[in-house]
Amino acid sequence: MPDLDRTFAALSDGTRRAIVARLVAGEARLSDLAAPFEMSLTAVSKHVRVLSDAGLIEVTKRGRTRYCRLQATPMKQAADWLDDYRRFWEDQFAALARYLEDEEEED
Amino acid sequence: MPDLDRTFAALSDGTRRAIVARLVAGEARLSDLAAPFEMSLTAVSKHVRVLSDAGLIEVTKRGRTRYCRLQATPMKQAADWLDDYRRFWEDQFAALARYLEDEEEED
DNA sequence: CCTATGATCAACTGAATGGTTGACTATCTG
DNA sequence: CAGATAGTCAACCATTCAGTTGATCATAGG
Repeated sequence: MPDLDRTFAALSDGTRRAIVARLVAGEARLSDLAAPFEMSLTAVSKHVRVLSDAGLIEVTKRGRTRYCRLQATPMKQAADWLDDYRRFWEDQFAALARYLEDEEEED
Repeated sequence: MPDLDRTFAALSDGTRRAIVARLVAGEARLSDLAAPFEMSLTAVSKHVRVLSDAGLIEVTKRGRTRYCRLQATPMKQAADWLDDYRRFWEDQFAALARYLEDEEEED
């Protein structure tokens, strides 16, 4: 699943997650996305390209401006992969809770 | 959130996701984890270290053997982050479905 | 004690990442 | 047409990554 490779890799950078967070509110221009960060526009442009290569966003050019829109499918795929483990972690947390309760009874 | 950085980075590799998938069935020795792969034990050991540094697994030494166990918290954190976008992608898919229905009516 | 086993360490490779700067392209606007 | 604006491109740098090999360490078992 090289899709998942690129999706998770794209999400492993805080700058890129912040871009995603921003885009959930709707379309934005590249320079708007770049504004909050201290790095160069070029650097943000590269992050946008990583997200775009991973299919997480779609970039369309209108005039001299690039507009970015969040895309649903890769995020859903990543969430679906993680969801296979949901029962595992719920069980683990439940077991921990039971253990802590038993501890308390012993006082 | 450097935790998320490391969690997503750890999950961005197919070998490591396969290791996680294996461990959901329960504890395993390092060499058992390595067996299905064609790479060297050292390489798998490095993958295990990445997972362990990210907190996704816990490694305990018993005798000369290392046993690995899956840990719940980081996976849940990653799933929680993605979950913030669930409504977004559900809306996007719903919009797409509506669009396709309208298309059909026009025939 | 000897040897096989489980695993790490150190050193090296080649490729990818995240960032920079400077030059350039394309487009909008006065 | 002349600037200003939006963004890319190319080259470079330092760091990290995924993998290898060979040596080494630690422990289990005959």
